[in-house]
Amino acid sequence: MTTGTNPQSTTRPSAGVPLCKRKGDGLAELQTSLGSHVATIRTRRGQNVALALDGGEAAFIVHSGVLTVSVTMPGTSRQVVAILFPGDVLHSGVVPREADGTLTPANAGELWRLRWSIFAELLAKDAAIASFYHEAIDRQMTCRAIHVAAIGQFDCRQRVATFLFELALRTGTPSPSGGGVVFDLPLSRIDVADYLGLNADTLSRTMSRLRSSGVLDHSERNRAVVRDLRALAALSPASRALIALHGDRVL
Amino acid sequence: MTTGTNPQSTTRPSAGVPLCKRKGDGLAELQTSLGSHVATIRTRRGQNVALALDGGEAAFIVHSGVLTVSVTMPGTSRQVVAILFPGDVLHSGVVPREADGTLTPANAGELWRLRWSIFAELLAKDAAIASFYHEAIDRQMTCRAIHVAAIGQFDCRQRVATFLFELALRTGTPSPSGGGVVFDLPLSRIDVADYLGLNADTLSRTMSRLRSSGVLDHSERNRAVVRDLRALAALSPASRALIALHGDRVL
DNA sequence: CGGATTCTTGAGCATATTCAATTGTGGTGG
DNA sequence: CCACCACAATTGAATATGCTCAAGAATCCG
Repeated sequence: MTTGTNPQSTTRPSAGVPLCKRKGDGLAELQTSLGSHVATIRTRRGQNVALALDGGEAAFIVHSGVLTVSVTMPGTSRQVVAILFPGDVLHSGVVPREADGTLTPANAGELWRLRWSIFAELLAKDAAIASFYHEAIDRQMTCRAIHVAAIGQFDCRQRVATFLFELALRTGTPSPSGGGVVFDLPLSRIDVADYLGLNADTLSRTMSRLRSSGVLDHSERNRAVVRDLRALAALSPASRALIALHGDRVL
Repeated sequence: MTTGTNPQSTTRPSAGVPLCKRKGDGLAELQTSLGSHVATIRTRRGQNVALALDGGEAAFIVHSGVLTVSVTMPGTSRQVVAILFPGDVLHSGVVPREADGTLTPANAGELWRLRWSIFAELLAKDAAIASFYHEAIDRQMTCRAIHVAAIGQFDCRQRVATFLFELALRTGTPSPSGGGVVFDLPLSRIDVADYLGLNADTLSRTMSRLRSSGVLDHSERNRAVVRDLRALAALSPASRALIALHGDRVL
């Protein structure tokens, strides 16, 4: 049940036609394997998803929509540690409570939750679940390695280009007006800035510069059009790594 | 066999008396479970450990010593993505080849390696191995979350304090001359700088300042003495999170 | 002891941040 | 439908923080 339509950005026609032979199918099968243990959570932007489940740990599986995992160390501003896309998994135990860890939807979407102890048992029993989990974890680990390299070594333009390029790869659709790629910007400027370890002002400036240099076309508020994906890729030192990781889509 | 002495910094007497009821015991049991599938690699500083194993992926388990996982994106300098301590695990598949990923010992030590496909089978069969793996992955994930927050949000002094504090927690021993904590600095300045997303010069300056402000005491080259661990903790916004993660040791 | 490496330190510079003012957008109620 | 408000995003000028480059000191290793 409820495996049906994706409520994410229902007003937008385009994003509904993803050219992905995505995890979608795998997720459907998975849900039947997980059976009655999953609770389905309809997410809404800004809502705070409790990490604990009856005092214990929880497992989350993103079915649709985009979520952020962030921590805030005392005296510093928030850091978005990961962006979760459909098919991604989170064990609440890895989010440091002492650092004010939170799981926050950026989007409307659907999130599956179950008790971690139950999920761990299923992992041991069901090979399909185990392999799904291990693949997801590996992908997210790789993603985080790239992220670390980006915020550790890239200048602001490179970071923004990397972020946009990843979004284009993971959620983009070919532009109707030829050539480019269109995708939603599910995160607010502040969220993106916190993800990239940048100031929101700096981020805004950088995106303005990208726009005026022609690689970006910012028609609507939460939407981006990349005219020349190759030009964008050229700005990101991580483009090759990202293609290797997510390249089973566009381009 | 070869589970014996730890060759790490054999010239140094102190570090050999760790006050950790560490993974050591667990590792010994683990080795028997893994049986004949593991190859033992004696590591030496700077040596490059091949990530691929006969063209396939590999699993690595750190038995002793310290290793770094780093990536280098074209046009930028190296980023150390993770520091691996005894008990840590690495699936070579998560290290992006396209980004020049490497696994490099910082130390003399012992590393176990086996074919990933075999390890994956063992994971499915042996509950002890699975739980060891999952715990290790969770710990390393949490570690990386803290790391991301550090390089994304901390200024240079906070980053250095965080690094030193973590080393003190994980590998420190109480100072013979009362009060403080002593530990090896297994990484070169450049390695540390690349880990923290800092310039080596800036790192050196920062450590000098810590020394002249009295929290640090840098007797030997590769060794640090922290006079007042609380003072150091106060400089790191991540101290609470680190204690929660590694606090089953000193302090 | 000499040579190579690693580390330290200084001066000048570049990049991103801060702070503040302005514009733009979405939602609410008249 | 418009006016209004709250909030998000943009932009500028001044500042600060860490980087670059280069020289010198310390340490390691043969």
